Amino acid sequence: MRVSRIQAEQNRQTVIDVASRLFREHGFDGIGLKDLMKGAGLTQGAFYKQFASKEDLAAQASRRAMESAADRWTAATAANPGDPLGAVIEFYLSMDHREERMDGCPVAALGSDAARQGAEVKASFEVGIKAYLEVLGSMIARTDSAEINEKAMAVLSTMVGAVVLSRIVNDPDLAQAFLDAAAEQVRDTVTV
Amino acid sequence: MRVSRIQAEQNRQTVIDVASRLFREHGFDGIGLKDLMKGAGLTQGAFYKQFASKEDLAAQASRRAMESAADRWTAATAANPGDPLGAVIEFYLSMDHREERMDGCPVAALGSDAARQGAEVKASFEVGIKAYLEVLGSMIARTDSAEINEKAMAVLSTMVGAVVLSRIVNDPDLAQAFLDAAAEQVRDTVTV
DNA sequence: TGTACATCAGTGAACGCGCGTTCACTGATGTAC
DNA sequence: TGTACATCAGTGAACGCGCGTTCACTGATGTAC
Repeated sequence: MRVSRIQAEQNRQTVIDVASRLFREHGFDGIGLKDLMKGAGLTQGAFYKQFASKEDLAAQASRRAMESAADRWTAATAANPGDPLGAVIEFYLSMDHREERMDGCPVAALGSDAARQGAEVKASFEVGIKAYLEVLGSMIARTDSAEINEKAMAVLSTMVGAVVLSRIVNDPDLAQAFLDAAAEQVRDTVTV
Repeated sequence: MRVSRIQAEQNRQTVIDVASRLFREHGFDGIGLKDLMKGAGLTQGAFYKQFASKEDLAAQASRRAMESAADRWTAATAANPGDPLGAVIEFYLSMDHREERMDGCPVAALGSDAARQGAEVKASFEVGIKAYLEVLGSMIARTDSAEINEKAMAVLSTMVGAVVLSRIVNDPDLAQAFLDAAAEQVRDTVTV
């Protein structure tokens, strides 16, 4: 049956939100449209009234996921102006983050998958990555802006890589060690 | 028809080799048994004479991929004893590596996917990661061994993250910048 | 060494299943008068 | 404001397809004598 335009738009947003979480949990190929729609309280038939294809949803869900992840960084730094980097490290390089793919960083959760997707999905990630870099850049001790950008990129690489590595290994001590080593390195890079 | 034991074992090895490349290219979910077997010159029916399941092959192919990747590190450092780190950086943090998923580092190519796999696949990665860390540890300026381990983990995190990030973004300049920033950071960490 | 037979790697078809996508239909919403 | 009708978001079944896995069969290999 038909539904109000407002309700339809709400449903669309819910699908994107659900997909942004379930893609992170299961990968783009690991979850089907039926389950994505069920997660939004709809049936799969409605999908193509709102999205052109699964890849279209993947691009929009990736954008949404990166937005909420970048917002989390901004919120953490705003709530902790004395030590913004410490606030980011505390949640990003934590075992909690390692174990919560669904609500964590999309780059860590879907990085290898995203590299195999089309240009639109990659563009969604690219926007979010630039947002990350801006937050990081604002924390880095003042030098010339080229060096700030370079340091921000190195720091982001270290953080992403550490979470990916910590999630791959079975040994929880090794997983923790990757996060700790990255935190140490990131602090050095930003403060020096 | 039956085939000699030697031939059968060769075929098994070929399947593992092919899978180690095709999984890196397409992801564990992105390639089917039919195509994997075809790549080894066999039909899919033969698969279950050699492997218990697709996940069993995934674990063995991951081990093989990590072995050949770690061998590449060892070979590069052996061939360049004056600057072993430079040799590793030269191929790992290069645009060539960014563009060659199939023969490149399995952690960068499959990291996010591996985090969703079972303990056996993760164990395969874990062995290879420890091999990476040993190569890196041997390059790091002498301090106490705890610090060497920590630095090796930070360096590996930075290198993996940089390749993942450089593969996600569409902008080739940004991709190159991630690799360059990581190379700079890695050199600083190892030499200081 | 030669012969008879058991073994089993590989073939190719089939299994049930879930995938992404399409479609006829429903009925409340939105619009025109 | 009330009525008649067009619109279209959502339903649920169907489409063709490829997936991982199973299986009866083949025929060269390996083994026993």
